[in-house]
Amino acid sequence: MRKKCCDIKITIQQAHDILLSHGLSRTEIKTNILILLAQSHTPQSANEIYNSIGKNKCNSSTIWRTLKQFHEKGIIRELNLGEDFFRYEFINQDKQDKHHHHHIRCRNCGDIKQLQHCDLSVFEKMIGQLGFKRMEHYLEFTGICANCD
Amino acid sequence: MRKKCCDIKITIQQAHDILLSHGLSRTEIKTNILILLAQSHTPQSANEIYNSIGKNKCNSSTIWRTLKQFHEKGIIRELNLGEDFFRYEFINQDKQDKHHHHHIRCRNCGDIKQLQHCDLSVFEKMIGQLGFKRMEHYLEFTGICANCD
DNA sequence: CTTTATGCAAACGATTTGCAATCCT
DNA sequence: AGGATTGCAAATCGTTTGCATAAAG
Repeated sequence: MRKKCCDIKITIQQAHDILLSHGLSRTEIKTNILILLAQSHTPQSANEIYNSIGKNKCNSSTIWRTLKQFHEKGIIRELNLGEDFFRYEFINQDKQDKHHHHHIRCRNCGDIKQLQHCDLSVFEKMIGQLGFKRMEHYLEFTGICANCD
Repeated sequence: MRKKCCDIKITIQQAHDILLSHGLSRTEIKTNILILLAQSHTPQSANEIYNSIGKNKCNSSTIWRTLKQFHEKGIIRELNLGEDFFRYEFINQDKQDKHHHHHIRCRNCGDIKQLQHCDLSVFEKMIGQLGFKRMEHYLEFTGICANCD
């Protein structure tokens, strides 16, 4: 069985609460994107979201503007999984920082699995010694999954 | 003093040798790109290379095609440093695999430093257990460097 | 001479932007 | 009402591709 990435069921009401608490307007599109991201088991690209919402129901620039806003507010995470586009992932508000993790993507079929563990203390110590602050890191793996091998 | 990333001086002759040993033709453009990458202290983007070579001396599609070839041959590494474009880095032929490393980029000024150490054994064990093979990883850091803080 | 490389122009896909119309508060 | 949001069309930018010409082996 596939490991879920987020898979958090949130109600419209909860989505509205999240939007409100971040000072964002509670529009249908924002609500839909938020619910979609929350219950996705894989980080979604702007285009995937666009298709899921329905190209007739929303414009792609709106998707993008919304994602940028969510990202700025810290509602979602912007991921660079070594593809030539970004993916976005809902950040579970409850266990916020504790849910930090990475991904492994199959270079063949594109399947993405989530890794539960992240210990980069060695790196962060090194980088701290270089004088850097407010660090962020991108650590993503690709490989060939069992199905493709 | 800034930590150098590659900073390897190679002669035209050495560049030619590298090209030959990889079955590539010894053209002026390939030679120039190779020397440039070898002596760059920072991974270079296609556009930076284009500017360095001189827009009048080479076409950007040639730069791209050359970079793709070098990458396929394993002469250079393609890096995704969390920017919206790729950077390329010369792989020192002598100590090939031993020179594996990562980078930290300042989100403010863009300065890039190299990290000397990479211990991702924990991750790789985990991923192996998920059934993945032939793994590659992208681990890059961003932060605010001492100058920008 | 046959293959590969290059320049040029045009295509592409992801992402961004300006503007006018429309929805929230 | 007044600022935020959306749709639409067009712009940008990184990257790729087709085709005709020039250079390499």
